[in-house]
Amino acid sequence: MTKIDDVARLAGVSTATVSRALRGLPTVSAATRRRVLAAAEQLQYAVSPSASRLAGGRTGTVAVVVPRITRWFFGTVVESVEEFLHQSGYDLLLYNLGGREQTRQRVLRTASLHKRVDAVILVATPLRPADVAALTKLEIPGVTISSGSGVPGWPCVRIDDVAAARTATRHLLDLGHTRIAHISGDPDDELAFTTHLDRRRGYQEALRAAGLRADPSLDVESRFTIDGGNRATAELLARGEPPTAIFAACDEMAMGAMTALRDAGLRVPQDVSVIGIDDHDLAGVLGLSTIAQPAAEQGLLAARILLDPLGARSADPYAGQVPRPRTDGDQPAAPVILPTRLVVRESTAPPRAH
Amino acid sequence: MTKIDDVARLAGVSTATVSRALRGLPTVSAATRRRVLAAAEQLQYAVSPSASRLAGGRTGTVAVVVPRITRWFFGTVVESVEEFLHQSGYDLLLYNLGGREQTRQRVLRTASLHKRVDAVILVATPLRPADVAALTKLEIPGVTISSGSGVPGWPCVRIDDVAAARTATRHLLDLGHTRIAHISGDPDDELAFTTHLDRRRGYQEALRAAGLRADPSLDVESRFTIDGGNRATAELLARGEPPTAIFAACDEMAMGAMTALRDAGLRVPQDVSVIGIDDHDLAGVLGLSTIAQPAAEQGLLAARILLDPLGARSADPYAGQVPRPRTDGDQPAAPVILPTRLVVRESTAPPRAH
DNA sequence: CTGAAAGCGCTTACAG
DNA sequence: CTGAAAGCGCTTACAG
Repeated sequence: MTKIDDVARLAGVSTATVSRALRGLPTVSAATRRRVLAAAEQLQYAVSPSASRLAGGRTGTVAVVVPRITRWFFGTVVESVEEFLHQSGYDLLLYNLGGREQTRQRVLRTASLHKRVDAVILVATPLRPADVAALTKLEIPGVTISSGSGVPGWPCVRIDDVAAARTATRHLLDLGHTRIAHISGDPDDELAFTTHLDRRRGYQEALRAAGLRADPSLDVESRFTIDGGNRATAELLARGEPPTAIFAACDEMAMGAMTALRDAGLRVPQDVSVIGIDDHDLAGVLGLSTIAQPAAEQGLLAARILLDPLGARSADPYAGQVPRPRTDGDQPAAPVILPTRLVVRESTAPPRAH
Repeated sequence: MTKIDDVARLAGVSTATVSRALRGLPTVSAATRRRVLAAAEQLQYAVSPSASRLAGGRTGTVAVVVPRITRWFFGTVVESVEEFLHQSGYDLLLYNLGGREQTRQRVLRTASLHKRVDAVILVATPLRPADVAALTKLEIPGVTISSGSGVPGWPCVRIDDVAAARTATRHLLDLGHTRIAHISGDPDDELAFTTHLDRRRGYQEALRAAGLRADPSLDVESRFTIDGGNRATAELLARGEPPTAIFAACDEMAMGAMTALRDAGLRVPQDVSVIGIDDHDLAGVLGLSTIAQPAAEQGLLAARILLDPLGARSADPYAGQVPRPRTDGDQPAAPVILPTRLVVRESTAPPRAH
């Protein structure tokens, strides 16, 4: 493998100059830079990341932690984060927690992130005090996406979950429903973060604002998955008289609910209306009404907040000159809240008796 | 930050011994190892990956390249690969091509993978000769998942796409259909790999075996996405008399087809039957008949084939002793083919006239 | 604008 | 089983 010495020799300069020229540092004369680039090109030189990291102290890598990459929201976030990161010259180290507590601890608490990445993006990751302490000790910048416990000094990008849930519930109320069930995340579920608490609160607030009382028998906890929605709905139906509408805390749960309703011989929306939150890729196919949230935008914004402070990457193909992640101290205190929007499709309609 | 010298001093040994003890090498006495581990624990020592990589020449990292992480198959594959890799002590560098030719070239052809990873897993990534040359020059082991052009010396894990398509088509034939349309990948589509060619072949073979001729007007090309399926079906319907059944090359296309049919006022399966390939998470919710393929298993198997040769990771929390990727030379020549299975749901039925 | 030299923090023959 | 020492391939003050 060619190394920097070979390039230096061919270009007739020192390795220091090669290093500077290739990284696009301004302190190199145009003529020298040209010679260095030509030499590097000719030798097909590629810098050794390990050596560069050890000497320079920067890894050019960002860790992205998600609960489950296969869920719509997380996949969509990762996709947009990945694009921005790679455009900016950063690599993406993926950590998929998969609901395994052990994995969460290994990633978050041990030093597995230590010296391995320059920054961290945590997507809807539940954080215990010990996790926060460990992350803080890492002394690297980070961003969290989605609500819940954050890390002091780290910006947060999310939607207003309470408001989204309120809007969804109000849509059902406006249609004339009064027996509105809610299916949402299990507090013991690692995937759920605290999002489900906010969404339940929005549901209850909307009911209260309409002069209704939240009926505990219409509130079922389950996982934030298709299967979770399916089970929760089956449980709901087993409890007796079905509700005339179901507000699911996410679209995947709503889809599970649709399946359970169909299996029970109930039609959507004639017998039961269903609404979710997300605007999942397949919401349109299923005719699912929902509260759309901008997933890709949240990912993009988080990545940008993390990297922007130091400007964009040089266009030079050899540039190691990448934006440095923002450091503690210049963080916005308030979370960045992105807007949501009601999307009415075929799964919601007035109750039959209406 | 504590470094290896600090641990060596506290344990009263050389840095070489610390290095060996922490990595679980056998050439360390039990007593010494104990002392080293205690010292490391006490100082909360964590090895510097950059230094370790530079000195040792191994990165402990595997690159995983996918067309689009948001598509069901790729997300599912990545999830299982991620779990196995992290269990084995490897990090996962994610590359999401996103259908951008420029990105594909940057990742595959430039030296961006060079010295950055120990191995590569390519999922359904279209490969031009120049890409194959660049990958070969990397001189690192790799595995490809999904059919199509491979890399010489790299094992391949996939399903039999021709057979899967044949089974899907035959299911429709068995129900009595004779006007069977096919919607599949566009050859210019970077996402499509060569999978769509195999699936079209299976479709044509099944028709021929039934004494039917493939009608070009019933064969529409489009992207392997929901929207692709939607457009292809709209195009199909615009061509005149609708088919009585549609075989979509993947479930996402099938879902798009269902939407297009509904929008055209056609019922599934009464007016048109629909079948796909995948057994997508939501196939059940939509009642979609399909050919199930084991996505997670393909990922797991690929990761295992890549890493297994050197055995499993030590249980030691400090172990850097991770399985070394298999090297060229001991590759199985034939691809590993995983089984598929017909799953009949509600989207397929005999044609009405039947 | 450029170079000589130290140093980043490990691992690996080599010797014992 | 253990240690001294070289070396991995860069970047970064420092000096000019």
